[in-house]
Amino acid sequence: MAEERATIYTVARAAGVSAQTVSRVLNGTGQVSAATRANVLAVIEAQGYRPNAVGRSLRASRTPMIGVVVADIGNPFYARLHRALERRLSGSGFSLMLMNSDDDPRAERRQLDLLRSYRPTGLVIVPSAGSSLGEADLRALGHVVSVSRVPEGVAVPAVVTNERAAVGEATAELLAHGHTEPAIVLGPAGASTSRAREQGFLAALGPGRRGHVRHTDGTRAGGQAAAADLLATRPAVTAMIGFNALVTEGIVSALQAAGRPCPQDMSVIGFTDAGWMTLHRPALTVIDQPVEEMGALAGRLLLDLAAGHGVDPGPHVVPSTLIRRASVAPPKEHTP
Amino acid sequence: MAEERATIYTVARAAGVSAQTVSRVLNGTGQVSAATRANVLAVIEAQGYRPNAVGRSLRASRTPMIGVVVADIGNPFYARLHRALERRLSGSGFSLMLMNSDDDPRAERRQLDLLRSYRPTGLVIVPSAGSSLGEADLRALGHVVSVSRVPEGVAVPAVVTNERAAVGEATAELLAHGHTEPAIVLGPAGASTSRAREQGFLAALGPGRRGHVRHTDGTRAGGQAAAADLLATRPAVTAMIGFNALVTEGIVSALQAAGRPCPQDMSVIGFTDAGWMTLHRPALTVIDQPVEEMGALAGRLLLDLAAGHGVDPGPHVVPSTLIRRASVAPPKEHTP
DNA sequence: CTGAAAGCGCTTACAG
DNA sequence: CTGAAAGCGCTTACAG
Repeated sequence: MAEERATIYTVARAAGVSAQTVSRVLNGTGQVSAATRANVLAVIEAQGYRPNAVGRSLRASRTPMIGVVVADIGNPFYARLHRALERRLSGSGFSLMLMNSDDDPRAERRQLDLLRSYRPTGLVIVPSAGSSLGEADLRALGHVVSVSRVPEGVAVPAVVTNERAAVGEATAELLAHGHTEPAIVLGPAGASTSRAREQGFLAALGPGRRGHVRHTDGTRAGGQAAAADLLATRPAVTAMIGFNALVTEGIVSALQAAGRPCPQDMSVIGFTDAGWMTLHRPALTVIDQPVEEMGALAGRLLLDLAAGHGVDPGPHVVPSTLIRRASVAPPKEHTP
Repeated sequence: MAEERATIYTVARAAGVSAQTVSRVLNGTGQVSAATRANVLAVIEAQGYRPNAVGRSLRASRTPMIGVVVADIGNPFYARLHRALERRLSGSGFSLMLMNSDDDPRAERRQLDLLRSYRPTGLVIVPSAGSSLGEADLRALGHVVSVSRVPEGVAVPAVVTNERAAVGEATAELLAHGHTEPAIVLGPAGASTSRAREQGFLAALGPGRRGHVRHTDGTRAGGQAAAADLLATRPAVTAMIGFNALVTEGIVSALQAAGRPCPQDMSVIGFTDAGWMTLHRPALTVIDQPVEEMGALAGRLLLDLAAGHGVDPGPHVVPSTLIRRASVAPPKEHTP
């Protein structure tokens, strides 16, 4: 039982072999006789030796670590994404480093600088709204895959959902129920998701109809403020689509505060399902986003890239589907 | 514009100084003349040099990284905790590595092994139910602080809430409304939080009264199953306390599925507030846990330890408070 | 199947 | 105020 800390050299010495042979046993590379291997493993066990990832990373000029930079860790979407990535990457030897950009390009840059100092193998990023990241910034971080949002002017493999079509379907659902002036409460104007959903909304409305578009910071407070403003200033609005679960919480909250029952006074459709949406009365109709599939696909793409395989830049589209529940009804004063 | 990758040596050469001087400028250690410093900084800028954290960590035998091991990243409690830690630690130069034990001691050990290979500065841990971690396991990870749950038989600084008193207050609230046989739907039996809350529950009931205790895995599905079982087999139960926001979701869901309105047929008190709890009708009475304060305190303790200061092992108690909303009412068939 | 040497990018004594 | 040398713990060629 050596007093000094176990390293590859203390193991090598005790096993009567070279450090290189210990390294081979550790990594399963090259050829080692069964007897030597068993002996080395016994010494490793006896010394309680654990390889030092830092030494390995320094030599390899790469750390088996994947950065995950998201816009708002308070949004359950990102907890689900992180969990899906972790599942997909577990067993591959990669660690995940989760970072929060708070949807601020400067915070994003700071986080990526820190991440970069670890020489990570790759990065899964949800670019912040108004992100100023260029090719060079991202290349310095190894393999990069974007999820949900697509970075502007930078070609990286992307995993997204069918934003336009999904919002189009939701908008059509509202029109079919007789709503003539629906509203959509989006996230930040600088996010590709906000742009795509706005386009899907306007395209489904068609040239003749009026629709209302609001941008928010994507939080509950933002959604609540936008909905309250619409309630106060746009009496013709009888239906709202929320950008994410948080914004939808804000919309529902604003309706309650204003004493405007859903769906009688206001139909609501959320984007990204959440546990409370089935508990709420009425249960919320929602565009169900396949977050787990998106995360798993992003993880697989990253693993492929790390293995040196080519990867289809996509964007890879994992479709969302509309789940009809009870928060959409014809408008009260519907005059066809 | 050098083709080779910028290192401390390429900077030193271009600036006409030694690597050691560049290191001093980088770290603000020792004395460097203003002129030399300016020159070095200019070269750093010109070469786009970024220090390699791996080289630094190897030399220092420590990585400025704090591991965060939680039981279930799907539980919003942990997203809030991570965010609070990140806030507290931002600017200190420490990175956070978030890991999920899924409340499984073997997964927990695997995650800690991986973390240990990075030679982290510290660890914030919510021990898994039935965790088998000993002093030696934790000491190998640097400075350790536990949050929410307390590890068994291991002395580390701990940050907790007033489990017993908070559940006692909630139980008293139910008794005051005339409930004679309340139930508590807990998390895993092996978690210190489950034990403490059970004690608080039973103590508040007193020796004369009957109460029901159920354990779950702490998920929505677990809460739903336990609540459904209580509904089916314990008709005398007229009030339930949920272990966390997820379990409380499950309870509410089971009540809806069984057609048993809250609070008429069943009073409900949650533990840890969540956005949907004010949206739900009736709005849920809840034991509001100060997650952000707990995370901030844990972060501060870790920073103190890392700075070499002594730290009171505690447990440091950040009290929860009961928020009375509308989900507690007298039982329907209350016969005093 | 196995080993001696070099080097990944830093910082820590030590010397001036 | 500044620098030459050594070493943190590994793995990569290279040689046998």
